[in-house]
Amino acid sequence: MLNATIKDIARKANVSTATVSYVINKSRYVSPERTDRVQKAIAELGYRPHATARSLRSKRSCTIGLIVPDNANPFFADIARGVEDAGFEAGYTVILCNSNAMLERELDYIDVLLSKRVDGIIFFSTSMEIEQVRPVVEMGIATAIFYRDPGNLDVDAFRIDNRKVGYLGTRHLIELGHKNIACIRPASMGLPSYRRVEGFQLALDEASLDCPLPLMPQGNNRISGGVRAAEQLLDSNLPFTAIFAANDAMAIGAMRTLRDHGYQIPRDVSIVGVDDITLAKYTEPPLTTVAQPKADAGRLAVQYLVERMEGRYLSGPREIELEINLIVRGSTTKASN
Amino acid sequence: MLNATIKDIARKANVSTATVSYVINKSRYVSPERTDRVQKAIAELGYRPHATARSLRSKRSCTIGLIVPDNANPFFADIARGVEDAGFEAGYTVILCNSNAMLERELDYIDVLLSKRVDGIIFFSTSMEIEQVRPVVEMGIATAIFYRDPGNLDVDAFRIDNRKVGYLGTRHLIELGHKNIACIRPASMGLPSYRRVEGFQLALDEASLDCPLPLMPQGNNRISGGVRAAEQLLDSNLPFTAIFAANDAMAIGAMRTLRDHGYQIPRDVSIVGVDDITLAKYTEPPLTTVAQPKADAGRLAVQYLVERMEGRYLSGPREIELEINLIVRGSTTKASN
DNA sequence: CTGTTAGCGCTTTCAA
DNA sequence: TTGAAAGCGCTAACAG
Repeated sequence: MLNATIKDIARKANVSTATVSYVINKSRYVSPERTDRVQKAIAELGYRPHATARSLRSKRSCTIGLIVPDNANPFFADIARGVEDAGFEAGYTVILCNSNAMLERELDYIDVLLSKRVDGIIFFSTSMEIEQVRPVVEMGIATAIFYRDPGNLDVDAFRIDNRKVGYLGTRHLIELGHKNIACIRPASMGLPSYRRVEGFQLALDEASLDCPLPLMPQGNNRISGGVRAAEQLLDSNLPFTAIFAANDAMAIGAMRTLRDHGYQIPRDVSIVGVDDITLAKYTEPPLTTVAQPKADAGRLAVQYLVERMEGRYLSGPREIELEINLIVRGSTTKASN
Repeated sequence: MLNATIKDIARKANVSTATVSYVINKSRYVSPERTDRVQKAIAELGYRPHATARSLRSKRSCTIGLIVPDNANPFFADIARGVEDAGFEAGYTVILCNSNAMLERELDYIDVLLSKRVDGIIFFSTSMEIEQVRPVVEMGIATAIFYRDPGNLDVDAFRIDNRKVGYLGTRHLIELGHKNIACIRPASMGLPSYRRVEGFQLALDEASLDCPLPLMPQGNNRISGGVRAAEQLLDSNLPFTAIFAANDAMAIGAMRTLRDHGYQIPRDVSIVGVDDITLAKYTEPPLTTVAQPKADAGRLAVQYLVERMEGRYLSGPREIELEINLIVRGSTTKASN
């Protein structure tokens, strides 16, 4: 009998529905004999608790929503994996939401998630104002936000120190003896990742180096942007022996372009990226990069969320800084001069 | 007032809860004035229908489950994206389930999905027996299965012609004049993808060519497997000028190994993979491969599922063959002899 | 130690 | 054209 209900079990085991519920949830003592009868009935009828009914009653859906710009992007695919993994272990199911980096779709999804009464939401949001998540928090839904200033909201905010990212990557190049270091900047000054450029500047300043503006093209954050940025670098006719790119995708695009123009990496130009996307390991040469946690970040977010959802953490915003670290691979080497 | 219910709306608009429901769902005529009052109340109270309660009543959760081995694998990440996209458009939310290619976790997830009363499930299953999905189908849940013999189950089965895959890739090499073609075989003869080897053989036979067993190593389906397989090929000391690898990951591993041993691709050895994973475009040289649809396959599966879930398709198994096509990139070239 | 029962928020039948 | 009310399957307060 598929779709048996608690009533069917109760009848078959000759107990009340309450007893069945208590046996299932171990939420109060039930005598061994009765427990046994109930369990037998459950097995015989192939009974499976109705999660929807349970949610309605208990006001807990054991579901969390994950909003990312695009799960097909390996960076977010890794994160989603971490979220799902930790969620599964903690008994939560995850609803995958791709916002496509479009505000409207993000808001639509928030609506859906609120309707479905998810217990928590993890935001990797690009276009949303922080104020737009206020209703979510006020509905009592546990919330984690990545790479954003949480304002005064009671959420868990996971961030990386983007200045440090820029600083680490650039200092690596400086330590290798590079003096003329170019920088491929992020798509927009409004992005949190733009602070990587500040770190770049800081490292240069410390070493009394300078980077002329033509050696600081902006890219669209994707491979094609790196291609175009590298072309601009070459067009500038200014000397450079190294590039710090604000992310791996642009670093890879730049690498291709330089090679197409007869430059050898890293002999002629060293390149550093940021993110450690999957691709980075497999380019030729493999890309030196400033890594940030992905699957682990997802896992961590779930842990924090679970604490909130299960009442083990009551209130107050938390800020968590994610660890970054430089991974030296083949795309960087000593300056030849 | 967050968390307003239909009752609150009814009171505020001075109508019955039934009327509110009818207005929300447009499921029967309601006079303009009343409709208006209800809509105003909804707006003022910030009412949001309670999806859980609705599901309990209507027996439709507007949720589908997606089971893949690993969403961090770009192949499945693309598929998940397609599923989510089509799902969103059709008004369904998707629960992401990674099975890790482990039977136990797959079965656990099926249990969870059944408990949550999803309307449909899409399986990209590796370890499950087809019989294990029978309960799912019998519970009346719309089901799509990829790359598997559906047996006599009433499901939609999406498949690719793996023999053709092997045949196309290999014939491409033969047409380029290669005579000594090696083959990196899949991890196990039990996998559907093993039929690619049959296609490989078929193409060779047609051209009266032959491939000695030492030139047919098996790999673990991942990059590391390709590395080891290529080492075996070199160890065999048999001549070969081309390789057909049963998937891109192994092709890429082989490419790296050969290059590390001083071979140039494609000058010395041409290589063909299968899948067209994201990486394939960005290797050096870019990989020639037999592509199969990913995001589109995901979208298609949802379309079929939606037909079933919404009663527009009543019953009977359907088999859908996915299109494959050869993408020629830089890793293959004419045989030099 | 166990059972009865109200009610979670909604849809839909039945009656008017 | 509208409303009353039953009931989806479950939990938990209350009563015994």
